[in-house]
Amino acid sequence: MDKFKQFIKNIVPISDKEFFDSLAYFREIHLQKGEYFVHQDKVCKQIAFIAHGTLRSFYLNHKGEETTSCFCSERNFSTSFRSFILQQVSDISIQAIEDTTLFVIDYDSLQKLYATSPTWQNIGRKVAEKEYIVMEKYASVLNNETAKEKYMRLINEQPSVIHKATVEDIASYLGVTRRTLSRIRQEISK
Amino acid sequence: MDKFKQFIKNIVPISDKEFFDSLAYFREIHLQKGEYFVHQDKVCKQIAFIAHGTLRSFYLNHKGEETTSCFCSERNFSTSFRSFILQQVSDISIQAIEDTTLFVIDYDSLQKLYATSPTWQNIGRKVAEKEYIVMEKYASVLNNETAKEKYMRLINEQPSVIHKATVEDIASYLGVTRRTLSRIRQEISK
DNA sequence: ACGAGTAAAGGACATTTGTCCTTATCTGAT
DNA sequence: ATCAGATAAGGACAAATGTCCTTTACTCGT
Repeated sequence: MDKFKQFIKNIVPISDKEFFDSLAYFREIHLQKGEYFVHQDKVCKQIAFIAHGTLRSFYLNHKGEETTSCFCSERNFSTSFRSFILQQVSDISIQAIEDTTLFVIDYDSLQKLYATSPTWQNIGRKVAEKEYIVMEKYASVLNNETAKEKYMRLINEQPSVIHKATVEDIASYLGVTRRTLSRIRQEISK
Repeated sequence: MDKFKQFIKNIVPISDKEFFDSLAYFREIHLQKGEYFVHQDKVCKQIAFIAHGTLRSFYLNHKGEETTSCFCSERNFSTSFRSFILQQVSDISIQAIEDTTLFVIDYDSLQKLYATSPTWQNIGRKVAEKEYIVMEKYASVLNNETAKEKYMRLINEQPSVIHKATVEDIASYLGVTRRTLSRIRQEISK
């Protein structure tokens, strides 16, 4: 909970009182490894702050293979943003790849916060802007870097994911097959 | 200007009076084919609504080649979002690929609008959310579709770009070389 | 402790894409 | 109308990646 407060305070100035009042709209939930936070083809009604643990976002591509789009670690918001914002069915699933603690808020509650609190309207915009920047960076990496460079980046930026996720998931995250990831690892180990 | 008003009204309810008052913060500018709206390595101080024309966003990758990240047509906002939001130097350039008309607002003016107008705070959040969704879709396409599928998508979603942009730009947008785009076009023409 | 089921590594060949070219076509200034 | 420079198409070979497979290493329940 302190992590959450600190995270919000880093975005906007907010008094302890206002923060704790807002906290009534959130609730803490725990996911075990393998449990789902969001299901593909259902409307995602919640957004979560990750206090502890790691989530994996993925979808089934047209060949029916799981494609990992994101590994999301603590001190980040996670949701199926498109589904949550538009309140349409989600094209992704989100699953815990280790035991995870979240603070979640419902769509309706968040709209109430937006309507009554300029502070939360401001937080909402800044979180959307930040998520945009993260996604833009991701797209630029996808477009520009080889699978090997992407793998090195993952090692640097999210080293714990290398051990928490399966080879299959990491390969799909990098946009290559397991075979190619195997070759990359072979090269690096030299 | 009517296009701009209509676009804003589709985002939030706003009175004609409030819209025209806000319009004082914007100014209309015209770019000729080839002119730049944003320069790489400079701080981007403006965001633009495209009333007419097409912009191309691109950056130099580590090999010094131009990589097109986006073709942006009328009825959209365009800026180097990361640079604009963070007021840091831009990693992209934005150039008109045909004669183009923009409504632009400075960073400082927009912050004033945010500070004084809940309506604009709301517009800002919703535009950021929308841009996020566009970027997420782009990333999912990059990760999932072959160059041929991406080319077919471009033909469907932005047909005019096929004729306005060069083969070089389209190839870098698809993440392949000119040679591969040439092969794709050959296949399609059968 | 053991075996069945699961996950990772890597061999062999096919396919795709890139690199480096040459040839053909378009465009704009004189 | 003509020519120079720019732009696009496509041939030939090299390099990278995918597909399919076998072998090896883990992991969990009994």
